Amino acid sequence: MHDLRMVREHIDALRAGMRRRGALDALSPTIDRAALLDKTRRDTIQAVEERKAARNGVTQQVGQRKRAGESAEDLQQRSRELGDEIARLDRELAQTESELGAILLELPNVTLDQVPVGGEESNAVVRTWGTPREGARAQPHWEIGTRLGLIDFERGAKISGSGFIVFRREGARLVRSLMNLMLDVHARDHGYEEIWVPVVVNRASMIGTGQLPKFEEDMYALKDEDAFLIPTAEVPLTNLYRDEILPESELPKALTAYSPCFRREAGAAGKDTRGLLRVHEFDKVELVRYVTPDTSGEQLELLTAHAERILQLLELPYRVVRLAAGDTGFASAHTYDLEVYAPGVGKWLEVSSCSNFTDFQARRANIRYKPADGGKPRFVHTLNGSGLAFPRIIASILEHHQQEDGSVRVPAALSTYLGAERLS
RNA sequence: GGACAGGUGGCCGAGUGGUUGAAGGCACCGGUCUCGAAAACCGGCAUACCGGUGAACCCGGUAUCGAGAGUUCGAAUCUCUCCCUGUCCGCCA
Repeated sequence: MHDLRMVREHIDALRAGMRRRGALDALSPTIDRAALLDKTRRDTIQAVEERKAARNGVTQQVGQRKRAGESAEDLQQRSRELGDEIARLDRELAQTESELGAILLELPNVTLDQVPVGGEESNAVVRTWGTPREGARAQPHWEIGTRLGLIDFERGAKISGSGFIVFRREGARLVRSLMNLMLDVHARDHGYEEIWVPVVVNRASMIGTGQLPKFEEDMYALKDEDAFLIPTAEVPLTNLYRDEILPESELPKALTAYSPCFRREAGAAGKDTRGLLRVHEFDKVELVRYVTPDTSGEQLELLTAHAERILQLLELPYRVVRLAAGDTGFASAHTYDLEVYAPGVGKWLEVSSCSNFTDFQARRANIRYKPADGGKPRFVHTLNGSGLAFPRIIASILEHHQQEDGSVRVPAALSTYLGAERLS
């Protein structure tokens, strides 16, 4: 969410930000509307507060007269009149603020300077690690997984629906091993506090991180409660300190959690749906950092490096892509995607998205810190990244580490958890 | 799920319709005292928004006693709804 001052004082910067996302044409009328509503709001506040001050004065005189045993009917009448005007103006104000608030919640974040202008085609590979193997004879993961009895797609579809996966035997154990490996590395080596979170959250949390109100149709909602299944542990982790003020000494604060993630993927039907590429429920270890505003740029580099470390341990070739403004998520100001190569499907798969949200989420969720020098509380900057999402990692492991004999080599970092060096 | 009891400033805790933004205490900050510290004493100490020149400081105003709605000239105080917490009972992994 943007500061109202952005609309009032830096509307050109706001427009420029929307233009870099390629969204100015669509949002320009909305921004104009916001500017108008801001003016209306301030005028109405002045009008209503003037009357409230008058009523407070009148009301006090009523009290004095009553104590003196005098009648105050004329003043009471005056106060009633003011009360009626106040009620009317308050209604207008509430309407204005409601519309203005809704607009502010639906405007995406402004991207940082180093983010390329344009859409997906302007995404830029900033570095690569490892060497993709030739895919000529590589089997796709759904064939390997089924052949080795690690994944049961049919029964997943039967008990839950398409896009729900059943892992079996060493496949199930692989999922558990990935969770342990990732949590151990982040908690032990990278200094994150390990958290275990609820996967059901309330509406306020979903608004805080930016999933709502704009993307409600992508979320699984509970039937009898105003609550949702989380699409990522980012939601509970970032909302952990909603409406709180942290001492600066606790920053940067780094949290990691495993969670299942639930996504309806409305409108994504038929796109990358084969095998494990796009599913409705998947597992992920998430990284979240709360930092001071002046450090969020370098903190994004650090967080991204933490996520990359897992790919290196899994010995999977990957590339780091800086997303262009038009491809950057709604709440993010700067995002790196980590893409791992899967020779079986012949594609780079997004397995992590590491973002700097600047103060966008902190404003929505009202997360502040008390500066060490004793100044007023300021909004923190929040960052998060997958570290990592399991299904495409599993796909890549199966495809990249498959052997001539049809088995799959297990990278050393993982085999200690899995208790096997080979899947066959 | 049922029955009670509660939700007041960073914390504790007064306050049941009229200078109560809110007594008192603790914590914190500044000062006096001291060689220094402690104690004692004095003073300060919420947030947001609107306006006064779009800075800082300052000044004026409004709002905020879990949230929302209502009664009233006037609500922390009365009424209703909701949320949360505690205790007991029931149920249950």
